[in-house]
Amino acid sequence: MKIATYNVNGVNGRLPVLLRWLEESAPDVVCLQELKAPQEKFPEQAIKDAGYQSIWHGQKSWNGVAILSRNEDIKESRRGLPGDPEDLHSRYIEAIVNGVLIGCLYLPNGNPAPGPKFGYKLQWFDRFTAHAAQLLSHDIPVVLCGDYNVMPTEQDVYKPERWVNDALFRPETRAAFHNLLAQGWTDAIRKLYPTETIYTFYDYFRNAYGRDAGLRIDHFLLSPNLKDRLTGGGVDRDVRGWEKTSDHCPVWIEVI
DNA sequence: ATGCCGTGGAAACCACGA
Repeated sequence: MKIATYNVNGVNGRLPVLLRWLEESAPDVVCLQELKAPQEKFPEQAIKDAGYQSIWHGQKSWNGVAILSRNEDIKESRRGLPGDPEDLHSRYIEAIVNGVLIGCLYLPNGNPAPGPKFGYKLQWFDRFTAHAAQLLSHDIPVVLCGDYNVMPTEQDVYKPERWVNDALFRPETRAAFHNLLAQGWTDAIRKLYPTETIYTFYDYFRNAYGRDAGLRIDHFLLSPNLKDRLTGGGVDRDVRGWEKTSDHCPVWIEVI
């Protein structure tokens, strides 16, 4: 089963790119982030015509997450992250597909830091970590994938010294990520490529993509009962070079 | 160190992103 994650940065503005990538890459399951579309404006029919059923959690202007599946039914298990009824951001949706529980997340950016947005990021991270622990207490294999807005180590940043005070790389943020991993999760892409430089995001400006000045912030976390089923994965880096493309690359894994 | 680009929504600018 090929599972992909892709922060599309506007699902309607990006529809031609998304459909071309679905056709070329043919993932079985896709997690999308940053739909930037209200619930009623999700392009369900165009995605259905491309062979994918979908569930989504939209929001006007910002955020928004979706799960797509090519062959297997999607059994939605949750929409919205538990732990704060006042949090109205659409940043989490979860479903069981082909016996695997898939959590699709868009973790808050958190800049500027320090500040209320950074506080929200850390709170969201705490709630997510608590929910992740809950998921591990069941027997079902789990994939938690999406835009974590975290570079886990210096290896994941083109110039780490420039990012030390950024919300995506501050010590609190990295500590939160490593605290989550310590529950037993496996960072699938890093497990596959322990020493390579891998980026999943490139700024639109300063020719970041051309200079390979990127960040690795889109991740797959695998539960212990799934990690030995991991057979491959990678970044569809060339998609970042297409016309009218997102600033993120699609990332994917293959599990038996 | 920086929002230089890009999207969406409302209003010909602003919020937001990483």
